[in-house]
Amino acid sequence: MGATKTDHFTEKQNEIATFAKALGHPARIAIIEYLLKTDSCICGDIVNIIPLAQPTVSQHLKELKNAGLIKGNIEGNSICYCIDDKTWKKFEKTLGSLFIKYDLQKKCC
Amino acid sequence: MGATKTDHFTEKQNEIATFAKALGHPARIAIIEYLLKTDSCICGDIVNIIPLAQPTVSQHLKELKNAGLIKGNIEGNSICYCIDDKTWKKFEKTLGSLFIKYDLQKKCC
DNA sequence: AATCATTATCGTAATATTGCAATATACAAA
DNA sequence: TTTGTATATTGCAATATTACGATAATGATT
Repeated sequence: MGATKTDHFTEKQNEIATFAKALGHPARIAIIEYLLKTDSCICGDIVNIIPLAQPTVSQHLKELKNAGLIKGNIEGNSICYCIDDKTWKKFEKTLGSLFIKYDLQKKCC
Repeated sequence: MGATKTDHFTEKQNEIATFAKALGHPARIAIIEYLLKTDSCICGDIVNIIPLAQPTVSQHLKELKNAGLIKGNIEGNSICYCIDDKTWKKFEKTLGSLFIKYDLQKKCC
């Protein structure tokens, strides 16, 4: 097949998977890291930082945006991409709960 | 094309992306959640929990194992899969640093 | 209006992922 | 040794991802 059977899993499981999948490429990690460490968020700057062609970077930005991890605001002639506060914190919280569960568990192997 | 250009990114970026990618499927999230919430870790139990065919589950287990997130120990006739303590904590730490950076940043949009 | 700069989309090729039936392997028990 | 049980691998089809050149679309500037 090749299509994920999302129907068989909970909404939360699909949600975490969507976020994780969005971060599942080094270029997208690099974009997120850039947005975290700089005040600039102009698309053109991101394209210059990422060692891939402009259409490819645009595509990665789109995926991050679709996952809700970033949002784009028109800034004069260009576009300013930023971490989406709400989704990012939601992701942090959901993932955090996984790690907390681990700390509490007794390991069996 | 179709092949990620890992050479162009840092080792750390590739590492985070690998972990995130491994979690980028609801079935694999379900497997991790199961391992977190139960003492059992027998492969057969996992196969019964996940609503996919046994070979498919086996493949997902393999991917989690390749990413280093889980490990398998032979337990008599079957195999016990567990969270890999070392990698899991490494992942928690690396991801955590991303979220910490966010809390400190000034948002520009 | 014409031009330039910025970003998105299209089209396409290469590769990867998802899923399962069929089969193989490995080990325990009878 | 044969049979059963548990897990992995193979092979294949459908779909998704990655990447980029070419091109379109948008908005600013002249």
